[in-house]
Amino acid sequence: MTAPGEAARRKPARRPTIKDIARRAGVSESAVSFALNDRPGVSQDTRARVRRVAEELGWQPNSAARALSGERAGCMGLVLARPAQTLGVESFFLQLVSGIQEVFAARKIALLFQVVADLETECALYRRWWAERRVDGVLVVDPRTQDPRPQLLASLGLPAVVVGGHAEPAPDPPDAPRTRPLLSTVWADDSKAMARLVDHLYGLGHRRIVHVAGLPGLAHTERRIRSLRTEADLRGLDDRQVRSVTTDYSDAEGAEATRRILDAAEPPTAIIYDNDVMAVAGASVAAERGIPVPDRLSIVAWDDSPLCRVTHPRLTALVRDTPGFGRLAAQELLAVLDGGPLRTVQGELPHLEARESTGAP
Amino acid sequence: MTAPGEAARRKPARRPTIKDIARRAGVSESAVSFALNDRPGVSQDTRARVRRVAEELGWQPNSAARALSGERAGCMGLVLARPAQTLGVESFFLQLVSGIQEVFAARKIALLFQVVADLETECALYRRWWAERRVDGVLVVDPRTQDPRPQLLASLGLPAVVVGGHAEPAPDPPDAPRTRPLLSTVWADDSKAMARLVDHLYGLGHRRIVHVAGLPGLAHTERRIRSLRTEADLRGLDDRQVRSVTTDYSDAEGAEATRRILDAAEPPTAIIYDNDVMAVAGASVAAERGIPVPDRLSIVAWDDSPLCRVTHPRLTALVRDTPGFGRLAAQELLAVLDGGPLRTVQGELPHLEARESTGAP
DNA sequence: TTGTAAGCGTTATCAA
DNA sequence: TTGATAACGCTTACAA
Repeated sequence: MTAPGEAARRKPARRPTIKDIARRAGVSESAVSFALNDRPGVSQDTRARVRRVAEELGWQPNSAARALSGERAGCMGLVLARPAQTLGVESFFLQLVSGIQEVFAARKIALLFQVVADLETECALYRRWWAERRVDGVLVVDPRTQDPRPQLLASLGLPAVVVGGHAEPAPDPPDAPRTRPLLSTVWADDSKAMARLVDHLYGLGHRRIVHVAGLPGLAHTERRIRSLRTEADLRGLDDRQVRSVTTDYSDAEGAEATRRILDAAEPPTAIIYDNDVMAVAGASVAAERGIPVPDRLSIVAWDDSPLCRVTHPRLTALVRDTPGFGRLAAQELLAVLDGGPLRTVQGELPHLEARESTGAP
Repeated sequence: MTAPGEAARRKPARRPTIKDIARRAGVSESAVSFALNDRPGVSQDTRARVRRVAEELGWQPNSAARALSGERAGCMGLVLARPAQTLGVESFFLQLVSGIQEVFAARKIALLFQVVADLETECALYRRWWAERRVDGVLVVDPRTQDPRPQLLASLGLPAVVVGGHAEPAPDPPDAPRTRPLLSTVWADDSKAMARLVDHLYGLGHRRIVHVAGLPGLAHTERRIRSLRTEADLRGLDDRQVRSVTTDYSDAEGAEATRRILDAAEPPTAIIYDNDVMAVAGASVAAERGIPVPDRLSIVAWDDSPLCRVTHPRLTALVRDTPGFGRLAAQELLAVLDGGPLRTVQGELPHLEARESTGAP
């Protein structure tokens, strides 16, 4: 039974099971299970004794056994579908994860994390995780305007929360009936944020503004582009005065876009960048050409980071509480797992941190 | 279909099991298991039929059941012990993870990822994962000079590989007997890298060099500091000419250290920064003070990133293949799991990418 | 308040 | 080459 010789070559120390606890506490296995899971049907006395023994033995429930006996896997999934190249540049993602984990860790829930190349692989992975019963739920990031994931996850019955999704999905094509969202969503109000941004720039006197957006197809990219147009229309600015261009979020494309923008016949007096890295790259292009910031060009970064504070001049940025957003998403996923209703939760509105890179044109 | 309020009653689609396959293929469960796991003892014919049915049903092994019946969990662990603040600044980490996953994904192994506040929590987590049988092995990052983790993991018998560890642990205290490493290790030769760096700077004519290192206590920090001293000694430079200061890797401390360094009576003509963010911050401080780079100050970043290429001037950097390093680590962990010997594997030597931030003083 | 026993989906050990 | 059958560690009816 407890003969150590036969066990294995590497002799991994034996992990205690409830059987061990039952034997030592002199009760049955089920009593142990009840005691440890705070279920009624066991005396205070036994409960205390069982708990003490479990503590002594350093017992932890075998996650596989738990998952197998119909309980939860105690694990959530998060997939990031991005080409390896785009990885690790923005601070956004790791901060989001850190917030997510804060919530999960408190409940002893683990996070399965995987980086894949594309959306198709991501979907295949969800299918596999579902079939393997590996995760209890998933957080979907980087939602797209045409996104197959909510449909897939809903059909699998795999609990999920979309992080950064839309409050109201744009009907696409425009005359299509508005469908109810398939998954719970946490989102940030990009429209209001964009409005603040435009307010700031317009107030300073800017009339020619270019928005260097991120990847086309991402929901928030499209949302920001639409919002900018709306704000421009409100102020009577046409699409030669105010416009958006898309990029892949990289420093290279940010710089390239900036060059093209500055080469135009009537270059803008302000540029809004959809992330910190492109903003820094853009500022660098301006410096290269001897264009003074903010005197001849104002620069704003959507998303703050140390980068924005170490450049010279320091960059005005839209500051979000990213870990907080992650916490919110994690909480919402827990709510979904607890049988909560499908809903849409709004995150904190980002605020504009005016620094030295914006001023009157 | 499903009313929003009744999410709890949602009936998840049933996942196929080998029982389903057995029934449909008209064989026993064990035959199915053998067929699907490439084990002998089943005819070619049956094997093919079983496989076809499994494919049709979209069957995937239930990970919990597999893990419970003595197989592996199909999961590796990675813990990052850092205060949330330091997170997401460097590109290093996500790239490392991306490389790790490439190897694991090919074997359908998942990665459990957790961010914790400190080393103590990390150790507690290893204990829990071990007791829960949640992971088959772990990758240990950010090794320290005094590190409790190898000891702990070895005693638990939890397979592990140290990422970025030392080839030869410094005896600590100096007269202590040299102990054999407890875990397999993949490492990069920081000494040679530092030698290249000093060669480059010394060759340009620099005689006063300061090294703005990262967190004290991290193995590679101490290693780099020692290497710099060795290289300085070789060239007859004393510790007022060449020295290291430690920081927490943040842009703030990088900038602060730079200010102090430049305020010294005899400021250095070159500064080596232990990461990209501090290098950029340092360059910004120099710009702030009107110190021309590289004419009066040369700057080198240990670790390249888009950051180093978007600043003005672009920063000379030590380029590593970080995803490659991650792949190496993952492969080594797989080797350990397959019963391979304890060993120390060396990663690719980083190369110096000379850009505009270094020149003759 | 307790203990017994039947699952959960695999893998592994036997006979047939 | 097959098909019962017993683990694995836990939860949970159900019986005592």
